[in-house]
Amino acid sequence: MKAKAITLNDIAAKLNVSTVTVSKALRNHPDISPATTKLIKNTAEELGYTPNIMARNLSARKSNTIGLVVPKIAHFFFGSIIENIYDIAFENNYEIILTVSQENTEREKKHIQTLLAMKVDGIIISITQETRDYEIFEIVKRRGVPIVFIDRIPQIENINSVAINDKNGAIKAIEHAIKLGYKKIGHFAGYTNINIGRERLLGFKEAMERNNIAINPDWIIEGGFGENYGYDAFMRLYKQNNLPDLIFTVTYPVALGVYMAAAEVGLKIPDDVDVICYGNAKVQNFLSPPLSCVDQPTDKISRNAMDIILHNINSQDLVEPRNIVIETDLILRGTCTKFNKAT
Amino acid sequence: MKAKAITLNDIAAKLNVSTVTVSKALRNHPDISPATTKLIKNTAEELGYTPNIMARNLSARKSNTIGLVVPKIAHFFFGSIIENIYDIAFENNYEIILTVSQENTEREKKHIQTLLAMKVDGIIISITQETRDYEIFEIVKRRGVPIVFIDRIPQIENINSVAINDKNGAIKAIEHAIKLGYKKIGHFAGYTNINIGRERLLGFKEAMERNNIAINPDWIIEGGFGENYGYDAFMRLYKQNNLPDLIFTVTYPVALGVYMAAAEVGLKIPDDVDVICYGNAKVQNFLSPPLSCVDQPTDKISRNAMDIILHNINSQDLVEPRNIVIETDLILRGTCTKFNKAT
DNA sequence: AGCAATAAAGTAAACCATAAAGTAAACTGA
DNA sequence: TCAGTTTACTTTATGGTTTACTTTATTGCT
Repeated sequence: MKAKAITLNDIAAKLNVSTVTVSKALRNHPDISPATTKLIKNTAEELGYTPNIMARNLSARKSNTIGLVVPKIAHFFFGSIIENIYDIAFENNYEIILTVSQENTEREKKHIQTLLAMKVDGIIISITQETRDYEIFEIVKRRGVPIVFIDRIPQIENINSVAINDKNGAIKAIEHAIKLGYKKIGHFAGYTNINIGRERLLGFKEAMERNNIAINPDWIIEGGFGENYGYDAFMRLYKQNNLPDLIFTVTYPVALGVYMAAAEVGLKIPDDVDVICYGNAKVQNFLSPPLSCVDQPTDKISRNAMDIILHNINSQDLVEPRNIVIETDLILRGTCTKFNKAT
Repeated sequence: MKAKAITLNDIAAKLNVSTVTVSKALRNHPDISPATTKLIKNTAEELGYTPNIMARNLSARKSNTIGLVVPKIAHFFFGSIIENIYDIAFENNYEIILTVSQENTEREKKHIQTLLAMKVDGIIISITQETRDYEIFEIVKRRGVPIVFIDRIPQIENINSVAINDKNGAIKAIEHAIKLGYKKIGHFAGYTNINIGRERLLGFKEAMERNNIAINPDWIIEGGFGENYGYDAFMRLYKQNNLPDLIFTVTYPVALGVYMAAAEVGLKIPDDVDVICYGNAKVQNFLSPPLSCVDQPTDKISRNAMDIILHNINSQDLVEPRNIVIETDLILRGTCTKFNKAT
């Protein structure tokens, strides 16, 4: 039932030439005459030959494949990055092996091992929220497989990274708010052991201090990156009757949680509480009110990460690690556009 | 610089045993004594051995890999399906090779060839909007590689498919609306040359006719699946002063366009115009008002597709093609929940 | 004509792991 | 004790391709 695949050997046998001749002909090797090459190609086509990539890679010691590890797919930020990376890979004749850690460190580790076992030529990774053990990255390094960290960067020496200038993005947002007149500003900070959480918090603090605005520690709440956390954090402050005038959230889902909680308790955004978030998504335009944010240009992340990986793969010598930092844009929509003195 | 990878041979040489002994030990083959097995495993660990999957697959004539071809990633529907499929594959110790056609038929064809060349054990595919040439699928079939079509199904005999009952989903939504008392119902229908557009329009018409409600052709507008189209269509009717009481949109982005247009001209949803859409996304909960929809259970699509593929892979004999049709659920949130007599 | 250079092939080995078959020593039991 | 079985390995073959090297025939030049 299962028709076995045609191999170089089958073509060679049919034409009474050697396997190597066929292999060379199909790769346009100058060793083979144009006439023979043409004959072989026609026969290959006719027999429906498809190369066995396993065998090819094994022999060539190169897979033309880049491994990609992300924590999530159904997520605007990662979805965009993945799509961009696939496009660039396609242009460059590379295959992508995408794996999804689902924010699970064990899974992440296993995926990296699989990618190594698959002999990928390089790895692009955005680590999970919980990744603390960096040993696996040392292993990758020792294997000589180029690796680029994107967006979420572990604290290791001498690594390639493409990061967003998270701190500066936060500063932009907060300084804008301060200029509008806001003083009571809170920050739902997510997990601050990860760079994105840490840097955004740092930016928040720096902007406040730089402008001599008192930071109220009750208004800085840590805990997560999802809707639930935004909802819970808001509700906590609301029940304490201790809401700030503006909440700066670490991600856009957290802001969504705030929207939901505010609606539930009958508070109007932006009049009763105002919100601005880190991270852009098309739907923010369609919220009521449209949600302002700090935009992270995903295309620049993908482009830079692929550049670094391809450069590392194609150069024989040791390449100096590169650390790219991408600046953000402040996108103002229906929130955080004027000061609403609350309470 | 590039440390060459440790192979079975390296371990064997170090321990003065044969390669095969090492191979067997690492796979817990009963041939090898517990003591030797342990020794070998320790040494493997110590040297940092990772198996070469290329070589393994080549030797085993099986890749434990399933190819996945989708038109888009950064899209809620496909994003969810992909994520589900990855999860199920992980549970079953399969790898997924994901490729993205970007709605481009040439790219799609090339990807399928690559997957064949990679010797995937099976293929799950959602074809592009433009795919008309089905020859490549015949090739896949002839190779004996199981293939399952999801959501977008070509018209070929004897194929596995998992589809949504789009027509019935539309009927559910419209009949619900009619029961509430709606009579002036419009439909922003997208492209009706694609099955999803066609079926949803068909369902709309059937529900209307079945309930003896007059269909106003002015209220059926074709044109696209994105926000712009929803915005434009709404504005067109608004300017003609000819808005229906309820708009049923072919996708959720189209509904978003409607939200935006309505807000712009100062009409309140659901009181002035009501909306319901096809397709679910988490953010619909956070719109104001939360948007009701016809939900396509993506988890069921993934689950069924993987079931079929795994069953086909694991059974020696020819398996009868299966055609699964999945029913939708009506999810009612803040729109289309009561009749608002407008105008 | 003689000889080197080149064109167009071929041969052997390698890539790494697995499966199948073979072997020597130890063990079993009547 | 000795034939048969087990245990614990080893040897050989296989998968499909590429790379490095070799061979043979042809061409070009003096």
